[in-house]
Amino acid sequence: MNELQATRPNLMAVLEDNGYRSTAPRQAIIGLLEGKQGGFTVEEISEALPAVGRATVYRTIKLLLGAGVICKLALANGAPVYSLSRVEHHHHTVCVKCGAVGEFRAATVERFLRAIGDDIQGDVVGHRIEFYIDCNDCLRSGSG
Amino acid sequence: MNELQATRPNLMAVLEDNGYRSTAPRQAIIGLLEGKQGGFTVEEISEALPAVGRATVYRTIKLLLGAGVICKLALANGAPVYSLSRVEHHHHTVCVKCGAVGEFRAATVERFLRAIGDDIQGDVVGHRIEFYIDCNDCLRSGSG
DNA sequence: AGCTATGATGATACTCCATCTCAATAACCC
DNA sequence: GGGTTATTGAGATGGAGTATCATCATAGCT
Repeated sequence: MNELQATRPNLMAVLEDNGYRSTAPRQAIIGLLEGKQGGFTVEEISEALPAVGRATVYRTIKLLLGAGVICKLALANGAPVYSLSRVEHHHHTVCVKCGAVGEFRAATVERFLRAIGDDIQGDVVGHRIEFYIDCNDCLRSGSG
Repeated sequence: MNELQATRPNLMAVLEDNGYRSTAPRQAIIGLLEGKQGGFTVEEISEALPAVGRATVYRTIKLLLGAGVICKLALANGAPVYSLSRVEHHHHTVCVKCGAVGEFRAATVERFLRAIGDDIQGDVVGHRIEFYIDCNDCLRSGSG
């Protein structure tokens, strides 16, 4: 069901390409992230890696954000979540129940963005599009 | 319940309709907001009304958010901004330079939303769409 | 391999936004 | 006016993220 299977870059290599050193804490964090499917939180990583300081977790995430290989988004309640980027330009779905983050890419989005430009006063330099959903897993299990 | 009104609703009346009391702090806050054109921040309100506690500003904004008469959004850097809702269902533009918030409504958006539903695994229950722009004012003045 | 300059780390303090606590106060209804 | 209950403000608290800084590890050089 995942058409977005792709080219997941080696994250450590990405950092090295940007001139950052390959250190044990960074490798530990990246190793964790590469095993993740959906979104993840700083809390989650920090608990899984008690030996790594919180500051370092934030710092590493910031580097990955800067490199464009992860995205920061928000749950419906505003809580921050991060997600690995699998494809270049994409958008996210966030389950309002379980917080699972999905990634999708639709040609429709691009067409839409071009069309909408005319309705806006000024130069569009960026956008944010997120969909809040009840994911299939929650729909199936939580039959309430 | 909510009749779609062409004119901007009386915000205090909205709160009273929801069972909240008409108090001096709320009137002061609302009076300020009703004079605003673009977006506003809590900081801004709180500074303009030193006699009103910050907690009350946040509380009142939360009530207005709940009543759907204002929206919360974010500048490009993530800083929170609020904006009065003028039309029922709309989206926002936020200038990345001056932070001005605009509101727009395009039929294209609705068509897009219907079309995109098919690309998403699950039931879409909400969305967030924001455009970051260089607004015309900034383009004109800051051209140098 | 050994050195070294520099980048990276972790503990902690701190900032920022926002919410909670709670005693005091004000609004609404009778 | 009186009583009930919502509301308020001050400050404590919480969560996310950053800054500081002494210590330590890395990558590159020899």
